[in-house]
Parts: sequence; structure tokens; C-alpha cells
Amino acid sequence: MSGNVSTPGASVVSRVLAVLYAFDNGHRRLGVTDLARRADLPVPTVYRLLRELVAGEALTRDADGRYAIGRRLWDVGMLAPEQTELQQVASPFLSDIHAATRATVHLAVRDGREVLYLDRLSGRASVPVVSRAGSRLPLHATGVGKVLLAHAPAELQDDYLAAELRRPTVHTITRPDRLRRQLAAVRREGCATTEDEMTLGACSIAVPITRAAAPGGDSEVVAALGIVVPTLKRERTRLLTALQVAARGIGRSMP
Amino acid sequence: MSGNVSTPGASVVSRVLAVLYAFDNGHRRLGVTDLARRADLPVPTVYRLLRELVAGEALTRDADGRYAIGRRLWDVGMLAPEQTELQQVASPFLSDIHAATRATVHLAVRDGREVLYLDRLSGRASVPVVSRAGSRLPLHATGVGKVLLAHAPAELQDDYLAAELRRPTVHTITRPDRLRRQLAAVRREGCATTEDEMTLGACSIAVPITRAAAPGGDSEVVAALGIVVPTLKRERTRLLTALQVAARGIGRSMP
DNA sequence: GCATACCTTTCACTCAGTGAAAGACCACTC
DNA sequence: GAGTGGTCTTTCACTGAGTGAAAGGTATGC
Repeated sequence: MSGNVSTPGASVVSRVLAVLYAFDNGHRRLGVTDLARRADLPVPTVYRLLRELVAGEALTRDADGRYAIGRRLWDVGMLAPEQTELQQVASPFLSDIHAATRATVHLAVRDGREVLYLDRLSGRASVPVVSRAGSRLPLHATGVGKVLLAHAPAELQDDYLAAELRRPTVHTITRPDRLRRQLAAVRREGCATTEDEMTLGACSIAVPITRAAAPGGDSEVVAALGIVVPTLKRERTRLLTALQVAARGIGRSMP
Repeated sequence: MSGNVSTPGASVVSRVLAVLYAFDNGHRRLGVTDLARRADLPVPTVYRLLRELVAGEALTRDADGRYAIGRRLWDVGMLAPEQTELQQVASPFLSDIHAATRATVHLAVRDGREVLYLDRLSGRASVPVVSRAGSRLPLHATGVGKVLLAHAPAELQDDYLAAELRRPTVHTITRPDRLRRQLAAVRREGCATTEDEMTLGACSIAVPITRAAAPGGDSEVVAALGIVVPTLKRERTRLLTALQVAARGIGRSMP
């Protein structure tokens, strides 16, 4: 599967997946040609696959001939245990935080070198936030990202800091030494903050969710919980307390 | 695709989908043999498909050899426009209701003859509720279900009422004539209620979400918004008001 | 030790899948 | 209204990917 999907010898399965993976946040509805280009496959091949996927209700086809992910694939996705089990346990705690603070609340995990947002509760009148469930952002520019990076394996941290870091705003911290010091502080203090680092006008604060350790075993950071608000600072302790209470509760509730 | 998946002549695509669709709420982790049985396919065939699906990160395989839906399929599912666009628009309104009432809030659509739950916000200390995002329940036993059934095409209503109706509790209303009168009342009054009809000890109230009509065009019920609480009655008006405000907001916010 | 129930591999057959090429169908432009 | 560039759809002869019965492993339990 590491090889090119288009090379002869690639299986139908890999081609199907290539077609499905051709959809993304910015491209939820695509025509045959676009899909073929993105999946790097001949048009007729994609055309045939699409017909079968639509027949199998995995995709839908709208009036103008474009394709989109269908209800049954949504169903299937909702069964992914790694994402949904955590999300289900955390859900009532997110509600509590949201009710207490009226801020945007995030539940996120690390997926490789990115933050993957599992859930979000947003107020109507809050800051415009980029993330939604299923979206990804760089690890170094968000509160939850810093928490997850700080508790990632040391080698991944080194790798990450050695690479070029994206710079969504002028306040994004990209200098490796400064970021490294921040990560140490995150581990020491048990929380991470950002100010205008991902979106101008938005600040965030985040804490790790730690899976309750087996007696004697190591506890493990499995996710992060964060809040995004327009202005921070004076409310810091109140927000942090709400987060920590919830994070502890989620950690304890996990199987 | 209407034909049997196992019959010779069925495509690889249909077999892949049969394997994926073999997972469900009660069976999120399955072994090769189980999957083969559920997908009605020979074991080696499924085995080969699974290997490729795991290689393509569509599925994961845990230590004991069982398979589950993987992160990338979750990602793909989150791109289904029909589910997630509505869910995204509605999300802040659900939060508002939840914050105002501290009750469990549901967003649901009709999928054929079932309620499909798109989102749920639940308090920690509330009634045990069966539904979660992605789960399905019968149309006649829940508040949101009655709303969606009441606004479904007349022929579907007739069909539905003619068939045998499931009976999750002793309070479930299954007599066609009584249910038909209730549906008329739902349309007339703009809300539906249940008492112990799906789960003993749980009551619900729900309203339709109507897509803002094009000038002169018909408005259309696209979803339902509901609340589940332990005891109802005296709070009825307060809950109903919260729901209606939100439903109107969602309807107006939709593209 | 045998039995049961899985998971995994082999292998010869063959039909499902392939993709270049051509055809149909737009929606514009000049 | 002929021409053009862009889609989507169909055809068709070739061939190797996919098939599944059967056999080989492996891990249980009794």
C-alpha cells in the first residue's frame, strides 16, 4: 500500500480508499475528473468505482453530478472505537465546562504531527474558531496541540521541532528553543496557553487528559481538553479549574 | 448491488462495503470469521480484504486479532455533508438549550423508517438515554421520531402505521389509530411529547426544524430537536420555549 | 491427547477489472 | 452556428487480480 495507487498491481481496495481519501474538508463535493486527479487514477476507473460506491450507498451523487460522502459511510465512521469511545465519555464533561464558562470547548487527540479535533462545543457569539470535529491543526499553534506535543514521545518532539514550523499568525511561536522551553513549562504546570497564535483575537488554555493508571503502571496522556475565548488573562484560574475538574473526571471514567 | 454480495459476479467494491457494513453499534470489534459470516462471504476473501483495508488505514487491528473501524474512515465519515453541515449549524443552538435547561438535547433526522441521531448533548446526572450520535431508534417511540414521522410523506406514514410497531416499553403507543391522532396533534401543535415510551423514567419533548423556505416555496421539515428529561410536565412550557427559539434559529441559519 | 474453533496460506482457474480511445454532452466564445 | 475546451459516459479486447476449496497453523479447552 506504500506504493503508488495508480501503478498496475495496485488492488481495487487501495483504489477505492484512494477515491474516498480524495475528499477533504475543503473538497466535500467532487466531480469524476477531480476525484480521478486527486486519487491519481484514470477517469474511467474512478467512474466505475463511483457508480458502485453510490449503488452501495457509500457515496451520494447530487443533481449536478458531483459526489459526496454518504450517510452509510458516516454511520460506519461513527463506529470507530478509538474516536467515539473517548468522545462519548468526555461529552458530558464538555457540556459542564461549556455551561460553566460559555466558551468554546475542544476535545482533541494527537494524530501524528497534528492535532485531531474529536469534538467541539461552541457558543454562538464566541470567537471564530477554525477547528471542528474531524479537522486538524498544527501541534505548536494551539493550546491542545502544545499539551499533546509536550506529552508526546521525546523523539517525536525533537523531530517536530527540527522541521519547519507553520506560521498561521505573526504571534505563532516557531523558534525551536522557545517552543521547547514552553513545552517544559506545560509539563511542569500541567496546562498550556496560547495568545493569538492560531487565530488573531483568540486565546486558549488546555490541559491533558490522563488515563487512570493501572496500580504501579505509568499513567498516559491520551487526549487534551481546551477552551478558546476572545480575551483571557484575568479569567485564567476560573477556566483552568473548570478544565482540570473535567479532565480528571474523564480520566477516571475511561475503561 | 441489490443482488447478493456473495454471489459470483459481485464486485470487489460491493464486497468491501459488505465488510464495512458488517460493523454496527453492538459489534464494533470483530474477527475474520464473524465478519465473513456477517458479510456473507468466504473467510479467505474477507481475510484478504481486511489485510488491504488495514494497510490502507481504513481499519485497525488490535492485539487479539480483531478488527475495528479506523481513524481514516472516521475522518471520511466526518465529511458527509448531509450530516455534518446540519450538525455544525445546529451545534451552538444545542449548547444554548443545554446550558439553559441542563437536560439531554438531541438533534435527529429521519432515515427511512428510523430516527437517526446526529448529535447529542447530555448532562452527567441525567436520565440514561439510549441514543448517541449515529444510533437509530424507531420513529414512533421518541419525541424527535414522532415529529419526523408527523412531517414525513403521507404514504410513508400509512406504510409505517400499517406495519407491526416495536414496543420498547409497556407505555409505547402502538395502536395505529391512536398514533395517527397523535401525529395530527404534533402537526397542529408544533411539538411532540413522550412519556416512558422509549425508556422507563424518561420523558421527552421535541419540535421540528424547518428549512427557511424560498419566497413562495414550501418550507420543509429537515430535522428535529428534542429534549429528554427524567420528569416533565410542570416544566413543559420552559423547555418548549427553549427548543422553539433554537429550532427557528437553526432553520434561519441554514444555507 | 484429541477436538474444536479460529486464523492464515497455497494454488490453479477464470472472470472482473482495466484504460486507451471514442463518443456524447454540455457551456461558453467568436 | 460552427468551433472549442471541458466535462461525463461507454465501448472493448486483453490479462492478471481476485477467487475460494482445501490444507496447514495455532491457540484454546476438556
